[in-house]
Amino acid sequence: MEEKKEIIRRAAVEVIAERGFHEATTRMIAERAGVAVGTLYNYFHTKEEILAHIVTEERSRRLAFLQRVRETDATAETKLREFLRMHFAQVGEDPLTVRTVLREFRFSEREELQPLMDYFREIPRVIAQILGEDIESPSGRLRGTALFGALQAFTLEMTIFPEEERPRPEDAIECLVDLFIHSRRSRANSTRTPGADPLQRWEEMDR
Amino acid sequence: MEEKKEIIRRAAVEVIAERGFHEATTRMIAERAGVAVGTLYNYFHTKEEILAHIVTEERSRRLAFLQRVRETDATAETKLREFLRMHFAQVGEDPLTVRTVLREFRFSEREELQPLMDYFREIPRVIAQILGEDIESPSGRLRGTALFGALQAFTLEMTIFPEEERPRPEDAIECLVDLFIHSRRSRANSTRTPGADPLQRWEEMDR
Amino acid sequence: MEEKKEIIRRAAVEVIAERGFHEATTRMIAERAGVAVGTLYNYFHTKEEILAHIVTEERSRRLAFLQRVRETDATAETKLREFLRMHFAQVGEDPLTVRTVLREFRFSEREELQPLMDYFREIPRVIAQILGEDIESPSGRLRGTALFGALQAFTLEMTIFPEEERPRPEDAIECLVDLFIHSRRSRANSTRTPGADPLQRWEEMDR
Amino acid sequence: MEEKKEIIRRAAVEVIAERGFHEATTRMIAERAGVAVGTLYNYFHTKEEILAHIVTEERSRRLAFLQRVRETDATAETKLREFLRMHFAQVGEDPLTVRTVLREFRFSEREELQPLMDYFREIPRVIAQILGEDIESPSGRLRGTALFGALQAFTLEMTIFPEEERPRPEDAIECLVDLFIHSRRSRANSTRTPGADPLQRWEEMDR
DNA sequence: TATGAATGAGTGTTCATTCAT
DNA sequence: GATGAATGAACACTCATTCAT
Repeated sequence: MEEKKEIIRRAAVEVIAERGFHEATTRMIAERAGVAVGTLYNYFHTKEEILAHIVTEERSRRLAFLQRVRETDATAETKLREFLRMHFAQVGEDPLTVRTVLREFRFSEREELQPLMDYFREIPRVIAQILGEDIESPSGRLRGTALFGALQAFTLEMTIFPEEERPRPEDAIECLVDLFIHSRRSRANSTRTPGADPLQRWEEMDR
Repeated sequence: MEEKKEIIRRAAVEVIAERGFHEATTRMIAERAGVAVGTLYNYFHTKEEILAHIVTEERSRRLAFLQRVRETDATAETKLREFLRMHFAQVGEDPLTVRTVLREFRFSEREELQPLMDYFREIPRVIAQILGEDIESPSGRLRGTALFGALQAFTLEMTIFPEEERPRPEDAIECLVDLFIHSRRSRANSTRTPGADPLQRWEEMDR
Repeated sequence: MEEKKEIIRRAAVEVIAERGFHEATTRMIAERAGVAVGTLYNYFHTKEEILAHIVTEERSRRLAFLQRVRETDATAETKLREFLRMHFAQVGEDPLTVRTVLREFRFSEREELQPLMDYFREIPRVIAQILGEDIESPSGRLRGTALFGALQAFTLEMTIFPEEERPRPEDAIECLVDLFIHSRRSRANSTRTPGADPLQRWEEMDR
Repeated sequence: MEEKKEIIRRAAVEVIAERGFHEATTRMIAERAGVAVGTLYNYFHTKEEILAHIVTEERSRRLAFLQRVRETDATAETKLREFLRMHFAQVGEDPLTVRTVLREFRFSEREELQPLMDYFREIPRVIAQILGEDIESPSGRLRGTALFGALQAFTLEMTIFPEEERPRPEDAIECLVDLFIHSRRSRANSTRTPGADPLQRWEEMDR
């Protein structure tokens, strides 16, 4: 019964999104999942592994977005819009998972989570590529970082604000396009040097 | 000897920056500070209060930045540059405190930290004001949020990346000015409606 | 395995009887019970709850004595003898529990023990009834209190004195009957006014 | 300044009467006394010693009662009345001290308090003497114990009951005289055998 | 003497993890 | 697989006691 693992993941996402990883006990997760505590350990070795699983799954999903967007042969603006659209759709569908990742992940020092940390560190570069920036130039990387940061800020607000205060995805998309695409028009074109492809590495990580 | 409180604060910042609040034990903090565990409790009522103290101090500093910048009668660009300059200077001087705040604060559900939570929620609005945006319009608020997010992303990188990968403050400033000021040139001028002043409230919080 | 709760109760009784509640650590109790500290908390929420459980159980037992005695339609002397006989039998069977209750209970300010406190405050009245005293008259209540006090003094001696110094139950009974029944002969008969029945309340407390 | 020791004793009595010995911290006692914590240790070696001092003082006072009563050449009834009168007067004057002794003392296992424990163990015998009982006979000792117990029960009620429920000393005296003197009328006179004088020992204890 | 900051052993309690059923 | 009672290391926090001032 492999769906039980999913039930547990879901329960963990809920409890961790509500209370944070450290405040979320295995007992709570088990109760929410409707199983005994011991059962958790049939599917995960440790509590940390549950968190790692949540983040890994989420990573795969995001990876798919990025992958699909890069395959398209379109303008930077189109690509960006498409990526943002998919991202916000995912936030809307499963805000708790997104919140959990945002909340617990960025700073973990756990050995086994380092590969995932590196993944997050890489995202700005991939985003820069989508923007059509030169990821080897400081400016290109900075813009990637800036977009990633702004995106996180929007995501966060969508995830923790009360319904009526949350930014609407369409507005967020327009805002980001405005900032990151239109602001560029006035600047000199940067030549795109491909360099090592950061996304590649992460596709391979999925077994 | 009131400097002992500062010694403890410093030790706590270090340990929490390294390991996170929950992984940081009172014993570790005491050891790092070179005092006995009990001594912590002569200066703080609980472990949480130590964190609250760290964040409050940091909040005061940031408040001072914002205050000073708003007092100036200058263009949005000048104000923004000045604010960013001060912010990054502070990051450079005390990266651990900044990291601690960034790391531990955004999601805390602790009752006593709620006022501070609200403060962080308010920052995007204040930033929007500095940008000269209309903080009552969705667009204005979104741009405030976006800048706050981008700023955090840079700050984070300056704080956890190895020396050579860290963005340079000057570059970060140029990037943000470019994004948030220049991109605006092409858009219609928005009228600035003052509205309730969010900063006001926080100044009063400092007694 | 519900007998484990009884094992823990027993261990707690022993340790608390020896050292007093405050000097009895959870570790000691666990050790005596032959379980891990954590196990205590599978059966009781707090250390205080263990004490409360001990006292409550004991209360039920005493309640049963009083109940049985009151049901009989007999002279005051017979009732008193019967009650004392049962009481001292219980003391002989489980002196440690009796000692624990005597030792720890009378002054506790703990919120959750207040109902039990009230119970102890009520006992003198019930005893007065058994004596056939008018519990509404000062004299009646005083005699109830006096008997309760004398009984406790005997109980205490039976419980902490070395074997050979302990009063013998038969002697104690004779002494008390002598004091509280025979001394009455010479006095004017007091009419017994029933009033609110204090025992009633406590029977209901047992669900 | 030897009166400071008395100030501390008084403060300790108050705090311990309110909260119990274990819940009374040295800080509380010091605060109540209006001195620094360290000052306590200029007058007492340990917290326990403060308690011991309280009890010892109280013991001396009671000893004086008993002493004075025994010196009189009067009937058992007169002696008893006099002793009770003095005892209840003292309860009225300083109920907190009485409460403290009643509350904390009877069970202490502390090495250094054993002599005092023995003293309390002896009291019933002295009381039996006042009653004119043969303290070598079981019956005599039992009656001493019974009176001591009844006396404690009254004292307790005077000490912890709300004003209006407290027994009045006159009533208590009548009740006890009634029980312990009048009940005796019907019984055979017991010859008084002096035996070792228990009081003697305690007079010597006072240096 | 008086102070009160510093101490650190010791407390009750939690909770991730195990394992016999 | 599923269970949940048992475990015990680890935690935040307390407080009697000390001692430099």
